[in-house]
Amino acid sequence: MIITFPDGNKREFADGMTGLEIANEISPGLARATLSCSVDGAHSDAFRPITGDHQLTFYTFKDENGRWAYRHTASHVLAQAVKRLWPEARLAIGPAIENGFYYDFDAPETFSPEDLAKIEAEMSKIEKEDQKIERFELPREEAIAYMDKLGEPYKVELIRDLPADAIISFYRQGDFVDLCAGPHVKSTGVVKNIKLLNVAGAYWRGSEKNKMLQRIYGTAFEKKADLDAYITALEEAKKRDHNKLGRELELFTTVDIIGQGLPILLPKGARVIQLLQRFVEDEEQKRGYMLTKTPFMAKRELYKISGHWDHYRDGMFIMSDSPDVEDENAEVFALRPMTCPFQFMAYLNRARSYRDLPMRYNETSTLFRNESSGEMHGLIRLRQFTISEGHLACRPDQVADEFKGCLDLAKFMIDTLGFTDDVSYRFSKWDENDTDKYIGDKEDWECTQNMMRDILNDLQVPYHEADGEAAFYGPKLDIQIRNVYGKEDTLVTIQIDFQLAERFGMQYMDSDGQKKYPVVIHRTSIGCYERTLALLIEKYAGALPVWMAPVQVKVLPITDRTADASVEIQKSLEQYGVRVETDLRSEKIGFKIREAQMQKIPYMLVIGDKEIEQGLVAVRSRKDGDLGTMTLADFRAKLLEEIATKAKN
RNA sequence: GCUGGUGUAGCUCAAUUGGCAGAGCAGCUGAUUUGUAAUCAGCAGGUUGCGGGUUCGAGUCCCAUCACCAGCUCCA
Repeated sequence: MIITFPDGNKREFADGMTGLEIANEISPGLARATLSCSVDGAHSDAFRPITGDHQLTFYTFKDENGRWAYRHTASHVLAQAVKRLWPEARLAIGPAIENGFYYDFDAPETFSPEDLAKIEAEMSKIEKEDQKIERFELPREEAIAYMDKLGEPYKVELIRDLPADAIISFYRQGDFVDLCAGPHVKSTGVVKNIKLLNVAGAYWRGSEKNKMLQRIYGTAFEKKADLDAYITALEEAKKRDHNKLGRELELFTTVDIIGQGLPILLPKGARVIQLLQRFVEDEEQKRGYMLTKTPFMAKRELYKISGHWDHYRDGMFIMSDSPDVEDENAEVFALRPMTCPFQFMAYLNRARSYRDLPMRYNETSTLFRNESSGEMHGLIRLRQFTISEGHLACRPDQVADEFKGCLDLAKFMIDTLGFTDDVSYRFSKWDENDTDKYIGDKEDWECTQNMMRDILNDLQVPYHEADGEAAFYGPKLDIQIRNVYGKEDTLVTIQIDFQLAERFGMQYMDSDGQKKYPVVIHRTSIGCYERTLALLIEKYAGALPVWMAPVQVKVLPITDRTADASVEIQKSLEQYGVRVETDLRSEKIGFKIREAQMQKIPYMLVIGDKEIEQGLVAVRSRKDGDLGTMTLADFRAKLLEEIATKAKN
């Protein structure tokens, strides 16, 4: 057979050789490193024989596919270990994931952290046994009977969902067999450096209607040093966690008596958010937005028009003078979970002409959503939060340009905050198999989604598509951001809506004398301020860029003799809008510096007798340490320049 | 909402099988007047998240509840 390699080289091998045997002929080193391969682009076991002419690519741990096979095998080793220790445990699924793997079990007793150590020990035994991994296939009915005999009801269910003519593949290692599409590495001895990380609940097949299983998460690396580095990185990430650091730096706190998802923004946190809000509102004004201030609550009837009452009622805080919120005669209010219909009312204030469009409304808008108790998290998911909300009414011919403007604004914000390298773009579409979640018909959805895709392609946005992530009224471009643990959340969203204008009777008189409905773009520019603050804390490990640091300069007199002069320096800088504090305590300078450093204050001015004598200030940067002395005017110029340019450091 | 874990002073953590709630840091007072990441001494700080129960006796055991953490489900 003729094998073609990725570099285009062709070479002849004996028919029926495995990928590993071929690799070994090229070099034994390659064979040792090879974990899996692809045959004509299909990811496959390297230990499987190949027949006929094919393209062949080898994967090592450096390749995503290689890591995937390695960790997928680790998950099988995990399952094998669990079955040995708890034979009555039932197997669900166990894939490789980014940075690791997991396996879901239905076991009669709950796994404790101590159990994880026991399982790890058993896994290590299985590794040393170096069991050969084999693949075999069965027709669907035999596969069902086989898994039924092994007492694996979850596997039976998975097979039953496959087509009648499907050939089902299994992988065997010693006494353990698992339903699996593969691929895997050649033997259990290949998979070393495994660490089980935690155990958590997970619903069978991802539905809360199903039984909750126990999911064991783990990771595995080819090299011990890489595993250690990963564990260290996890510990380092914990130190940056906004939920810990944000509290330590006194940016926010929470109290039981106020409730879940309702943080107190302390003076420093409130200051940062104020700075962000002013920045956003000023920028939006420059870009032709009109600021609104609309009520925090409205009557039920408003939400009935928007569709939120039907689609979102459980997510709203409802106040009613009757226990029955559906009582026709009752007066029922709800706190707003979004701003759309309120800004629509601004549009409806008078008749609009095609000449008025596009109209861009923005509002720093506080919203209330009755999230269920397990959903709240730090400043990331809250029951009350404030977003840079905006709605644009435009003519169809303006949609593309306005969408581009929204994206440009969002990118400007993301770039200014320093998040550019941390974001990805998600084109969030509806789920055509679950249409109850959405309003409007299929044709409208297809049309709007195609329009959005065209715009995204035209703007060369590097997006990926996601089904079932749309808003109930339209598709979205979500700008996703990764936090310090690599977990993804939505930072910014831009949505195209062909439906709500009609529901609210928003019209404009077009140039042809016909009344028409505008297209509405819903968008945020910086997203939710609390969430943004959380991500900033993690991004900068609490050391926020100077322009948004709650305290920018700390003046540190060395002795009481220089206290008055230090206060004068503070006042002098404050006249330029700089946020300054002076540490007048009778502590040693080293102590004052230590505290200012721990508070992540960008600049310290050390003021002793020498500085007063020479008319200079001794500048210390939190990042670069002692910068030596300079005149106050020079320091101020440097500082103001850094603030004005919103330098990211 | 679900599964699991955690909850002791402002923070980080102790408290043997159920047997007198303790330390460091922070705070306050005093001394010290200091040169680039922790000066010394003293004082104060608690209904062990909240509420029940078992017990002669509960931080410790049981029940319930609230909050926090991880994950799932939902979502900006």
